[in-house]
Amino acid sequence: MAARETILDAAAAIMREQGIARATTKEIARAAGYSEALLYKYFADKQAIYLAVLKERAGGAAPPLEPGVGDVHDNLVDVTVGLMEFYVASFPMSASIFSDRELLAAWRDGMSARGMGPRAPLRGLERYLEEETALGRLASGTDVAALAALLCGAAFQAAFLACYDGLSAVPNAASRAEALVSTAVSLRP
Amino acid sequence: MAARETILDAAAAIMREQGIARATTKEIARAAGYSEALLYKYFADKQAIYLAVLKERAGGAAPPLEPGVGDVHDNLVDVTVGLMEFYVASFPMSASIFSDRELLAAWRDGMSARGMGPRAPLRGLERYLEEETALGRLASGTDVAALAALLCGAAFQAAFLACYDGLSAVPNAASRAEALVSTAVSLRP
DNA sequence: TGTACATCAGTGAACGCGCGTTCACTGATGTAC
DNA sequence: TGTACATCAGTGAACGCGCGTTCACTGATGTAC
Repeated sequence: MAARETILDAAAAIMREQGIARATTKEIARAAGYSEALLYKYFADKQAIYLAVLKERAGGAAPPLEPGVGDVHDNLVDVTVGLMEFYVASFPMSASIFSDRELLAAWRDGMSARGMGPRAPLRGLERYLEEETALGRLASGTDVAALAALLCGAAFQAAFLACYDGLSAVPNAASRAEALVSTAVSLRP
Repeated sequence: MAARETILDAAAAIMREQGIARATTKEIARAAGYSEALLYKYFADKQAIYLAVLKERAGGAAPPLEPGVGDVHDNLVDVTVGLMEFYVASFPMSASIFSDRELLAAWRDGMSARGMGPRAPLRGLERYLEEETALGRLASGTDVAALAALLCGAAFQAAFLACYDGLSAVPNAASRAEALVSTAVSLRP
């Protein structure tokens, strides 16, 4: 079973570093150190490799948040930094799916069948904000959906711009997250 | 010269609707109603077609903003809706560039040489916010860079999610923009 | 212990196909005298 | 006006190549008796 994992690692690395267009069966096999033929012992076809990479190598999850613990402002800064890291790690691969609408559809169907998808981090942040509001640690009139969309969206776009520039991290992530949270959040007066 | 434009229209449509992976010379020529050979009278190679499509068919610009005119809140809602539309129109193509790192690099170099790039809408919004602050129509302590990043980022992510779902517009764009602006912006007290 | 067979990870070499690209060509339109 | 040539948009057919995929095979390891 080591071979299967090695193949996925190799494919993920190529997709991340060179883009899905260069992730050919030949390149994947070469990088994994196996023959092309072996790919077909573990995967039905090339698209199955892509889908497995996306499912099993899609850069971790956003950091979990515990409502009621610590300082709300600091928690939000931490989670915003975490979201930037998460999105920088997953953006190059996510973008790849858009190069082929059929692949995108296959991926979307597979994900929605198991109740997952690109809204998960947004939803997590939303839930945290709701609970902090219920605890009275955020202004009671707060539109949590909008606030989550603002913070998550800003992190997402910052990650996109970093990837566009060929970087592997958002520059000055901590201080930018700090500015975003300070600007977006009215704490309980 | 009509042929060149027809070719670019056809290529843009395929890239938008099927993804760059399906935008082969054969498909582009077929959709344009010309022979493949003609593509090479107007473009050096396939990548030149892609780059021309991105330069010349990349879905308009974000709507311009006039500082000092109208209501600040309403202006921001309008521009946020405009950003959602802009990003929905340009995202499928932008994402395509990420499928090949070499194409991304060529595109980035070409764009930065002429001072353009994906930060243009963000910068435009930033400039507007600066001027409104100078006019005293926004709270004077406002961190305009952060505020622009929040609104633009939320519009960007909303557009991404719509594209992921296969939609060609952000659902309930107006009311969502309204909620985002209300949550993010403290008007001058 | 030896022997005969089964299983299984892994491969070399070939396959047909569709890709991007090129080339010699056509036929319509303009132009000089 | 006719004729000879130039220009130019556009094409059919072929090219070599690299792709995804398959197939018959190997050789090491396990297993039954």
